[in-house]
Amino acid sequence: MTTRSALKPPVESMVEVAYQAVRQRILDNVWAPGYQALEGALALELGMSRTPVREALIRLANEGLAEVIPRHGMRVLPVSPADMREIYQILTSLESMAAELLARAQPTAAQLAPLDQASRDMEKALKRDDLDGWAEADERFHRHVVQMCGNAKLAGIVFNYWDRAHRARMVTLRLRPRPVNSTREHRAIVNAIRKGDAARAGALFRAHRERASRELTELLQLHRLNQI
Amino acid sequence: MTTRSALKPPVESMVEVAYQAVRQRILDNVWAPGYQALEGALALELGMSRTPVREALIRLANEGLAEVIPRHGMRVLPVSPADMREIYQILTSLESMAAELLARAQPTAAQLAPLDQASRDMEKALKRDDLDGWAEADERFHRHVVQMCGNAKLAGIVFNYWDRAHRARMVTLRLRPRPVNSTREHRAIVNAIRKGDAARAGALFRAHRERASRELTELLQLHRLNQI
DNA sequence: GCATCTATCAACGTATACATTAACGGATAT
DNA sequence: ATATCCGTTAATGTATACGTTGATAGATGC
Repeated sequence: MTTRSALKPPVESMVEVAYQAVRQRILDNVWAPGYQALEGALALELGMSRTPVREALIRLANEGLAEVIPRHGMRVLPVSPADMREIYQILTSLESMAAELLARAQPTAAQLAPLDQASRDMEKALKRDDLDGWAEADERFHRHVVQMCGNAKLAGIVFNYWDRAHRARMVTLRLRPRPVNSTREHRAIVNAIRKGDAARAGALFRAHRERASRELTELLQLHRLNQI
Repeated sequence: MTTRSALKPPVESMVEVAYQAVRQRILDNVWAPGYQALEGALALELGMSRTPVREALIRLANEGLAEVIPRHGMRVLPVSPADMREIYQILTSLESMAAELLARAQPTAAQLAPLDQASRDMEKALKRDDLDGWAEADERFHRHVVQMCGNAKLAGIVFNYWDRAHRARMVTLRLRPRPVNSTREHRAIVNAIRKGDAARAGALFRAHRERASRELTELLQLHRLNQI
């Protein structure tokens, strides 16, 4: 036994470093939508050659977070209200499917505990007016549902589209009224899953996401946020 | 006006050539699932250097058609019955959403004509025992629905997962009984869309895909096709 | 002053170079 | 015979080189 904790990938590849670095800057809004950077400049900034940077950018482009414009380098893709509508339609469809699958799988109480915990954490955070804590617990709830639904590919798609919508969620988090409905809806969803009522779990999740989508797009329009 | 037909991309990049070449070989089953090829060998075969080949392989890996194993080059990803189950759950969810969206959009008769045509072509092909023609018309029907639903991102996901399941569909096409139910179900779906009955269109499409999924996975198990 | 042309430049796409290191086989010890 | 060690090989990951070509500024013509 060595002192090294990670045995297999002791050093992560430069492609991975570049990918994570650029992705994080995009998600954290350090590079605003529309921001452009040349391959050479990125390589210089990251202390590597253009080769791994290019390969990382290909991944980011495939994932819809950036685009590569031949003579203008990478560009952080803005998300329009129309994009948000499309994204939330996809999430509504897939997450409600995940809830159905989870309900059908008849999970044990132990498996459902994280969902109860997340619901409690949301309530507690809301009482403290801790919006960041609320958002974290809300995301945890949704993440558990799609991770436990038994369909890893579906989960992968959902995570990708969460990333695309991440900035918009963060922006609107403090523009909207306190999310008082969400916790109640989450509890109803857990109950339906617990009872194994797949149809109800799916329908509730769908209504939950459709409401969130409606509120979000209305907020974006209200605040004239045409590019996030 | 020049004699050149395509004005913008007169020459496609070598990355694109490599991507299309490898993708086509995978979809056409020229390279069977599990087939491996080294970057250098691919580059030699395609008459280019390793650089564009690598970039094409990154795309193919992101799209789930192949994987890159560090010292063993590219490997064509097999699709297991479990994979097929996951893929069809995703398609069921997204395509039924597409049908709902299309129904809500109240398309004109002209916009729905291709769906009627595809249904007719399926019937005609079936009468001729032309399975390839039937499969083409069936795919055309499904493609029209997702293309016209107004959600390009959703359509992109669906097309990608069709690709992943393509080989299995081709294999099972001739192993299964004649697909006599599909045309009737397609007609019912078109009628629901025409009436603007989104809930019914979605439910019918969902049942349609769930039946197809069930039949496909049963066929795979029956014929012990654990890797396609 | 404004549009068009042209020359320069630099960013990219691709090829090539190179150091690293996993994989394989043979030799050795038990 | 089997397991371990070790040297060789080759495939990769990254860096670098280079030709091509879009973009820009300055010059030219009206």
